Amino acid sequence: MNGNDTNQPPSSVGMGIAARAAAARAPAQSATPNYLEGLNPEQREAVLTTEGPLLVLAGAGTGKTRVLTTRITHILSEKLAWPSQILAVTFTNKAAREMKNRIALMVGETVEGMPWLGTFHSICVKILRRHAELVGLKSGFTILDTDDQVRLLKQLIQAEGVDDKRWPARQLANLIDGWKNKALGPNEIAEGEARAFANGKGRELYRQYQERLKVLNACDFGDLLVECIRLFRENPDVLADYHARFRYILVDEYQDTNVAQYLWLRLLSQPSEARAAAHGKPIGQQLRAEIAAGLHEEPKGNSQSGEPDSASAPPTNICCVGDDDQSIYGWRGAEVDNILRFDKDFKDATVIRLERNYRSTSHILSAASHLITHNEGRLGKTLFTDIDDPDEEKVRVAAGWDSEEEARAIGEEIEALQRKGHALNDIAILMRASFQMREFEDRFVTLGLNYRVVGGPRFYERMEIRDAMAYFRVVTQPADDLAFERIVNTPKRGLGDTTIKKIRDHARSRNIPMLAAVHEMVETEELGAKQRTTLKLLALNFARWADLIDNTSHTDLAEMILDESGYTEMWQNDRSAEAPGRLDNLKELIRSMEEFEGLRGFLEHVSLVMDTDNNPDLDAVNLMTLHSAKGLEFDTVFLPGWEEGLFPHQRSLDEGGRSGLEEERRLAYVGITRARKNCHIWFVSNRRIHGQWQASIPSRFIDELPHANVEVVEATGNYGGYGVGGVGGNPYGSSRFHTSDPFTRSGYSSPGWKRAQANATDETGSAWGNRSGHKTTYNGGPRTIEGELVAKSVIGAEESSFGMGERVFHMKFGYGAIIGIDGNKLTINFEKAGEKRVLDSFVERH
DNA sequence: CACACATATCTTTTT
DNA sequence: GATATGTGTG
Repeated sequence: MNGNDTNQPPSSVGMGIAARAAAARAPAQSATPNYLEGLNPEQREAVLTTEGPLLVLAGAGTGKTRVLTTRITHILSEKLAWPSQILAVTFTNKAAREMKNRIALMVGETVEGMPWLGTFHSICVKILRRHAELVGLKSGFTILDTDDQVRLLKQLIQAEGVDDKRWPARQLANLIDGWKNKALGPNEIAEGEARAFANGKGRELYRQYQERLKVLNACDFGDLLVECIRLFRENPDVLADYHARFRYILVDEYQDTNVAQYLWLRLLSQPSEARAAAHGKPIGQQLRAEIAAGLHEEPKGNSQSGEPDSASAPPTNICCVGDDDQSIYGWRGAEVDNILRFDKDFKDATVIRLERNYRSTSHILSAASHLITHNEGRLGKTLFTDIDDPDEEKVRVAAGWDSEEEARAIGEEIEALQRKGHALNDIAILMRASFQMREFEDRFVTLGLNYRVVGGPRFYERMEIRDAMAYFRVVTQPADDLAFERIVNTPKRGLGDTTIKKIRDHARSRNIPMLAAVHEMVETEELGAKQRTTLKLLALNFARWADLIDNTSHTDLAEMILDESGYTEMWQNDRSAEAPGRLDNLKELIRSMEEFEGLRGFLEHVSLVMDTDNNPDLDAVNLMTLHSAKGLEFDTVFLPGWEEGLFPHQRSLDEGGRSGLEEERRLAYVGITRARKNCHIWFVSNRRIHGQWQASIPSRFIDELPHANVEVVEATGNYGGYGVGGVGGNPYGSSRFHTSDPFTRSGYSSPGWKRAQANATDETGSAWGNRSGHKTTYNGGPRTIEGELVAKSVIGAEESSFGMGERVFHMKFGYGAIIGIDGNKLTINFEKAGEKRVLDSFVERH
């Protein structure tokens, strides 16, 4: 980078901090710029407080993005900085794109796109490309995705003589990912953690992995951050350059940042960090020390007060926007703590709360707010709204028999809405796990209802796309062994394991890429004659394509590669049903390359921007997971699957304990707050998991909703006529929710509801409880996490009227005998389905 | 070396 | 139930 050459902000040349700050305040006093119109006082303050650290706690639907974009607009139009002097980081590409668009709209087309607005990852790549050699890479390095990562690790694990069955590469990849999220190198990971894999080989494998990456001239996702941090720490001059450049830093979704991202931000935002970096402390060590010391001020002993730059250094103009209640990526290394600690990290930080919600009805807000108060350790916000619509609907909770009914009923409701003129685009079904999606897809296909899956399987993860990309990768980066191995024998060239192993060994022993090894080996007698010829041809092809890269249009070249390699032909000859689709995808791939400058630019785009926009023009119901729904909003939201074990997910409980539960609760909060007008929560009594029916009980989160804002409704009615064995009618209707005292009257007081609640307080005992070695300790009392009492809302569980040994019939499981009774929960030995625990209201005497 | 079949494993969330 | 492996045969 060229320092701050042309980057002096127009009006602040020679200005001190105070003068710039004054300039920032000025517009508020004089004529109000039109971009400030319509902002509430808190939003306005968040926009105008440009100097110094600022934390904006923005609850769901409080205009967070608007504040961010207006703030940038303000900085630009007041000429506090050039676009190139603003660093704005987001978590997702979508968020970055949206911000760009909105700024462009506000500022007008005069301002060229902001070069430093992007995701953490893409900005890190941009920085790393410029200084690659300083961290031992070449500028054309490739970015490996999880798939490549796992394949590489598998090789290493096997080479170490470790049983890759017992110690799957996938698991190690997750571990390494976790370490990198914490910015820990192989030498910095805790001894205990290092032992956690393959009897202590974890650390060594991690080390080898990093070495291999360097040889391959590659980075994985975590490396982008970690290497960037290393770059800054080891090269204070480089950091100083960026430091001078970025006058304003903005961070979106701050609650989702992990330790590495946090460190990265601190390096870029705090002048003292630059000096600390000069002392070359290992990355993780310092943080740990700081956490242990409980301080996040300037590192002691490093900053000499006499240094001149402490006076002239730019202020920490960092603005982080986030919502601790929407932190749902803890499992991926996000540290809620980052946001909880902000005012300690950044001295004299201003904290602004945005609590006025512009999105949802008061019922929805109250329901969500009440639910989230069950969490501890919040910064505390209460959403409110001025909107007071007497017609607004309460949050609806509906019960269903099984997941088929759930999908059917929701489908019918959507059709009804559609008939009333409701746009499908404004409807979303948000679920906890993606396997829930299938049932809805099936249903919608038969109904002929348009739907779109948001964030589902990605275009770039399809096999044919990855194959094609592997070809392109080898052409642009001959050292990319992973890509090479992927396609040496695709299409089939008669090169089997033995040949590939020979090549790999040769390459490894000479410490050269495999493609180079091939070049050498075709001149020797090492390989069979047939293999030698094919490889010779292949190597020649790659050399030829590589030669063309600079003077052929990249789309032509890409097509040429796929044709001449025989890859296209392979699918043309394929008679399977998917083949035509795959060929289409390949065409689409080439087509999507057009907007890029060259093959290299395209490859980078693909590795970083893995999301594909499915067309928003089509009116369709949105299906997605709760995670990918964050940041979106819809008029009507369906939240199916609120059952213990699924939501909260058993695994979150097992692995995360109380904090795991709280994260699940935040997910629920995110889900509810996506809704503008209608929010429909569902739970069912039977769900199919792994093709097996499992009994389930309502989620504790349903208990945690405030009665006043919730309406409990029947399923759409037709219980009869379906189910196992085509049982006609509904033998359970009366015992379940058709009680004499329907919930609708007095809240949650019907017998069925009470039973459901009572059940919600112990293990489901079936579906998710007892798999994969973890013990489901049923103790007859409320469900606990690590000995803590979690669910307290047991409301008068009624004793079951069934007796031991009684023969009963269950709609899904058939006939069986009662072998255990616990309140209203029965353990039944079914003749066909085996032992299950079910609610008594679902069985009939026989 | 390729193909077909069998087996095992697994399913939370993803930049 | 589906996919990704591994095994055995041609």
